[in-house]
Amino acid sequence: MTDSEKKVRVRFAPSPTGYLHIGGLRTALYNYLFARKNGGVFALRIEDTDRARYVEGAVESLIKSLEWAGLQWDEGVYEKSKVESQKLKVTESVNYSGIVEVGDFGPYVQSERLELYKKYAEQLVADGKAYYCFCEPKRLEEMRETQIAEKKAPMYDRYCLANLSADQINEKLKESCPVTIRLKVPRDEEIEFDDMVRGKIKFSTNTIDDQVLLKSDGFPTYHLANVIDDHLMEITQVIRGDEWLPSTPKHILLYRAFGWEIPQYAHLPLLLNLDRSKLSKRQGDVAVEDYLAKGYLKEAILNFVAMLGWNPGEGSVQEIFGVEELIEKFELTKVHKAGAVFDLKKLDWINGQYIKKLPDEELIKNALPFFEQKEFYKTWSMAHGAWSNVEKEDYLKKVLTVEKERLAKFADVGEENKFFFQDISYEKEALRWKTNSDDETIASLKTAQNVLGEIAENDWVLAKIEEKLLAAAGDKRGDLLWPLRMALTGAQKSPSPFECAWVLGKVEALKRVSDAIKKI
RNA sequence: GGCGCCAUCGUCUAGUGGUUAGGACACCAGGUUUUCAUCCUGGUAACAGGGGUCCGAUUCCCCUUGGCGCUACCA
Repeated sequence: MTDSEKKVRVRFAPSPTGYLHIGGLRTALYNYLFARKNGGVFALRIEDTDRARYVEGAVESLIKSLEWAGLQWDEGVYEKSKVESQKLKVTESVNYSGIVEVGDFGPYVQSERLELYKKYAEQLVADGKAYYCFCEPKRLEEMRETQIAEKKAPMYDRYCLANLSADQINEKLKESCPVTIRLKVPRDEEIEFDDMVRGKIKFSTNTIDDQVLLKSDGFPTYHLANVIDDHLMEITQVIRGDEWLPSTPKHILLYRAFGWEIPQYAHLPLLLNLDRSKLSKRQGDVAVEDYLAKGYLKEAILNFVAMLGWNPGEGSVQEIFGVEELIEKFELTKVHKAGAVFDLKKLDWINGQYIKKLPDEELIKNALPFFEQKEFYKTWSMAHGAWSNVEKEDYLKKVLTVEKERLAKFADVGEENKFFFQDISYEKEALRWKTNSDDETIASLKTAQNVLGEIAENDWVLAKIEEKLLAAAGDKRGDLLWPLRMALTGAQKSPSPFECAWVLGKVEALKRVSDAIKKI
């Protein structure tokens, strides 16, 4: 079978050490886009070979974030409740309750494949491609320190390969001494491969350490498990972060040792902090769930993150891409080589673009949970206990229609327009437009009062309010509209007085105007 | 230290052996507007440095510098 005939199969293989990192999301996205574009399969595998770093609930959290982003995978691990209706081959995960594995290449959880790794590692030993190592961590540690002190590259000295006879090894194995299996890296060879984003890359095997493949606790290291699984799961392209580039020759050596076909590699540039260091928690939020919690739309996040390291090129000046369009245009060869700074300002802009395009129903659906977290909203909601939920939502919809133009993310909802939800207070002087006198200000407010009063309750629509007020103002708009806006909002900045009056409703608007008149 | 990767405005990027080096975000100014925001118009701003190759390099090669990654019985 030639490469072009081979079915594309890619995977995202996170380690359950916490939440889904925003960089991980981009890696997953690129895998997803590549799979979809090429009619291939996208799998989700869990690489939980480090028990020390495992975080309770991380698998579930990872799945949830990926699901939120809408990156649907075709096989691998799922939340049990999400797949019950499907007729695929479904197996319960033995190590994670509530998690289910779907597909013909399982298990998709590495901790459930321990026997497999052991078998392959021992095969390598039998073939003379790897060897047992009984060195204790302490000795390894000391050796490393000495080497570093001598300014030499830290590398295992092959003590166990050079000094142990077959009998000694069997003896130790029989005694169940702690043992690891190390790859016997050949010397004086050049490992060269062609990365899909970086081109030709060369390493000398002399700088590669005899990597531990199987740890003394019986778990495989990343290198072993990753290679075995990618081969067994028939992965055709390994699309992963740049941090893996230096260990790629180890993986290639492993494929060779097993006599397996080597997949294609694509190493993705890193996501960076503002100071160009690797994107880290210290300098901001890195968890996908943090962005969800702040009210960013998944479409905006995906759009933003996709453009961090990729661009369709050919003179494209387009900034906004939907997922379907990304699938259509995505090319691994157009992925950048240099790292990209994660710039929140641009994310805010993109998110704002998506918010503006949102239909009213979607707008309220997204905004409601954020309103419900706000103290000002809770208080308002309590004070309007007589209102039905539908009435409250209708009110919020109005607030949103006047607010969405200036909203960067849903967490900001209502923050700039609290006067829609609470009593207002302001200085009398604030009502004055430029050099107007008190009498003029009162006259303006009374005019507004009359105009608004004449509009019937069932005629209280934005267009009508604006039309009537503008007609009354003539060419002296500021004189009428400034005091009115202030009376309605008590704020230095706000939407237009028409919009504010409309949202507030006739009764409340008139009350605020009359309060203002009393104030003077 | 060793190994490797990378290098266009502040940021994300387009681009070519000959261009006024283009766009977007941000920033600044002006306009629209009752305020703020939106919106519109305009502006500031980049090929890291040094050598080659070439009639000509931002583009190709080398070096330097800088940044980053890896260098674990972590992934």
